[in-house]
Amino acid sequence: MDKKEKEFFVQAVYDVVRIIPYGRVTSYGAIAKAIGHSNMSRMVGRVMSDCKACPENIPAHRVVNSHGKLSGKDAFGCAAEMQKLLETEGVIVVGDKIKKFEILFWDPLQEI
DNA sequence: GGCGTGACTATGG
DNA sequence: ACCATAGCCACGC
Repeated sequence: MDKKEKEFFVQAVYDVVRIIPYGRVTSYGAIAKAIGHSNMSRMVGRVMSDCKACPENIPAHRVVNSHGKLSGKDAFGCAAEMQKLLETEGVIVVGDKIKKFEILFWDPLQEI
């Protein structure tokens, strides 16, 4: 069991999420791919839910699935919290989905 | 080690 | 646009 590998993965996820620009969003799969694990999209989601203590420096609300849907909003304590945070940043959300997702999408690979 | 579950993704009807 | 399938991997029982 390589705990270090697991920790490295987790830290890599945090590092990427932390550099997501204000008012922009990305997907679990994009993050997974950016850190060299294109098939670990589910793990990225797991990492986010595990970070319950979600420090403010980790804007997990800017991470949605490939369809621009807020699949993890229920993990923010209050279901409306995630959407609220996004709208505060100017991101329009309707029916749990982000409007202009293709425009607001931010690809980590472009920064790395 | 099997089995179900999940903040996932891609594809096809 | 919605639902079903299949592939994916880690975690808990």
